[in-house]
Amino acid sequence: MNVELSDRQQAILGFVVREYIRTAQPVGSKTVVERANLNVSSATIRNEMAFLEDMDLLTHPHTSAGRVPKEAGYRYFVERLMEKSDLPEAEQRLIRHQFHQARLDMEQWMKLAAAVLAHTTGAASVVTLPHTTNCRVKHIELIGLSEGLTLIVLVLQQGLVKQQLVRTASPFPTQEQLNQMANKLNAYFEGLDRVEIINRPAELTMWESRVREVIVEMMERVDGRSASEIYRDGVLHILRQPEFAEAEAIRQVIEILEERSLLERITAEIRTSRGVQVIIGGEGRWQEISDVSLVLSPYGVAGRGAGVMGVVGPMRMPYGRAISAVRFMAGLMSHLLEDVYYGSEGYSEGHTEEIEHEQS
Amino acid sequence: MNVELSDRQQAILGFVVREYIRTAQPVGSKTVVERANLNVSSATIRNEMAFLEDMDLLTHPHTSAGRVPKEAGYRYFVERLMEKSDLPEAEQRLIRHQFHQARLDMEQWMKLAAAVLAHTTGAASVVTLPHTTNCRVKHIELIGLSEGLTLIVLVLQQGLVKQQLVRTASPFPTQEQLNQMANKLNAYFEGLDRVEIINRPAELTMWESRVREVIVEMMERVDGRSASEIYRDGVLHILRQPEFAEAEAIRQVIEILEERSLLERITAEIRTSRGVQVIIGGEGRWQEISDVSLVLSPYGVAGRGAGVMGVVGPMRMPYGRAISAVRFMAGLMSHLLEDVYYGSEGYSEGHTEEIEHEQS
DNA sequence: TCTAGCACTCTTCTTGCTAGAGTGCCAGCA
DNA sequence: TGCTGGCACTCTAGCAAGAAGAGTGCTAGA
Repeated sequence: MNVELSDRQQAILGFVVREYIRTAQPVGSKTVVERANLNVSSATIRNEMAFLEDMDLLTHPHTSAGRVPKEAGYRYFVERLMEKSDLPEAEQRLIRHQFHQARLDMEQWMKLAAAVLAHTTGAASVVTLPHTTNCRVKHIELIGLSEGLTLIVLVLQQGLVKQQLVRTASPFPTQEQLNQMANKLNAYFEGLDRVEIINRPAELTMWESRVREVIVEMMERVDGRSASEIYRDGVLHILRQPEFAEAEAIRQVIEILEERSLLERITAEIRTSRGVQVIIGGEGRWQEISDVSLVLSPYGVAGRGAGVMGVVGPMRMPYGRAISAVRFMAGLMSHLLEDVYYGSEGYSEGHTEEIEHEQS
Repeated sequence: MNVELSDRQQAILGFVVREYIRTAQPVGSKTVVERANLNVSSATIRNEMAFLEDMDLLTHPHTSAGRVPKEAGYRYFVERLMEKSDLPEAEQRLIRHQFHQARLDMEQWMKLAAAVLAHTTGAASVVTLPHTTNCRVKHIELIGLSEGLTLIVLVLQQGLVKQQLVRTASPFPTQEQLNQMANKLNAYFEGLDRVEIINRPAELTMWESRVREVIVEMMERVDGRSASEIYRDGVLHILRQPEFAEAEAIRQVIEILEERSLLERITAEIRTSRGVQVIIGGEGRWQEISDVSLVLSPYGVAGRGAGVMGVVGPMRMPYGRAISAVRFMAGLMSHLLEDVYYGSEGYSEGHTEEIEHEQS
């Protein structure tokens, strides 16, 4: 990437990438002469192209085919040649409007975000639930469903609600007794995180400490989950692309979208980064996805809860549009979360700086 | 299906279907003579096959190819020729064990059910959440998250928990006040269903009736949702089948699995039926899925909450195994739900007969 | 440094051919 | 009447060869 290209070489590379993204056909020197206004002959173009090929930016599928960008070519394009625009104002307004129409509901937002990304980029999208690292108890409720079966409802700060059924031992408690237990547990544990609950000395009956145990397990699941829920959309879009005429290529994409482990390894890395990240054809690090590109961004509130969202498509992807869409959506989502879930709560310790969404 | 076939014709049809399911290759008369022990010549087989073709049970892709079953052929096979066995005892034990190891948690069970179905049949699986038609309030909780933002936690009978954030108007209520409101609402509405809540006369402040409104909306969503959550698994299995070498064929399957509307139309029909249903190549009713088969079954407790589960695969599907797996899983799941979610609660009205899982 | 032009390479499409698989049908036999 | 052996026929798959077209690389010359 430290190569210096002449202006003309950059123009040619840019043209080839754009044209190939548009048509999915290898681009020949003749096309370049005709459609890029460079006022040189095709022979010159050919020389330049040969040079770009030496630089590993382009390649050609066979001797008499036009040029096709390689990974490094896409990368050069994305980093140096592409115009970095924002999503058009009109589209931004439309999307904001959709979110304001929606309920105040995380799940709803996730689905909407996935749908919007898929729709505006024409590719498949993934959105992971924000990941909180250190959840705290807000409220505990015990509800007897039937003899022998009790429902624990655990409300966490940030409004996350978790539930868990447990069996009750033989002298079945009445709802009255359950309420008293809940009060006791709330008095002990409200505002504490998982470790603090474990260490907090408390006089508990056997059954109460069993409930405490379950609550700690529930909190462990919340804290530890890498990306418990993954929202997807637009898988069908991607299958319409010509590069996915082969079953094998489709398998790769479906694998990314379905295999949690792969997606988790990737998002784990993205979550801690800042700004929109573009992964082109695996970039050597992820061999499983050699033919697809990802445009991903963390979102959420730093130190409080961060998720990842982005789009998955062929290497031949409209990067400009994808990047601006992902950047905008991640920013919007961060704002919404800041306002609704993390906003103005009495956390005075800890900064609540939003995750950054500017391109560096 | 009212055609009468001779024993020999049945034997040939059965052999062709089984062989084609096994190998994915058209079956020629020679193969039949060699491998089915019928003691007749290939010419006889050919005559019989020509007859079966007239009956629309078989076809051949081109003049000099072997025979391949048609939809009606598969159907005849499934209904009259296939041995109807149960899942082997050992496998049943293993699966039961997995469920007993799991948490008492609907979501967990759904995922497990999808995984088990996908694994035992080698095809893709779908499981929809049980659908309750007439949910009733068990408990209402109001939790202030911050000034201006309140979380409504609604526990329904059967232990379903729903949450919804609402904005609070300017004189912000304290948690104390919220608790009082919740008590009041519980006193009014506990045990009532949606319609009863609307009709119940109650003296409410403006804000309280706003909460009532939201609760009714939440209950509407629970009641009205056709199949809010759909759990899937094993999509990658299905892509390994030779019939899905073509992108177009893959699109069909992905479409079934991703397009809610199609799946909902199908499950709506299945939910009200009884026993395992086999849909072969769309059966004329669902043209979108002309090349795939579904083996589906309702599960749950009749009149209380019913869902649909099953597998999706190519027409060339191991029906015997799929049917027994789906039947077993639906039965198991119904039992679990009966025990845990609907069991021994004080419903004395209304029968709680389990949905039937025997093949008729 | 650029360009014109030519030889060369490789794909794609078409055609023709052959081997192989499997059918349909008919005449003859039990 | 039902079964069988045999033969002609049809269609596919695979290979080879040839023609057209696209695009390249290279070199000589401006």
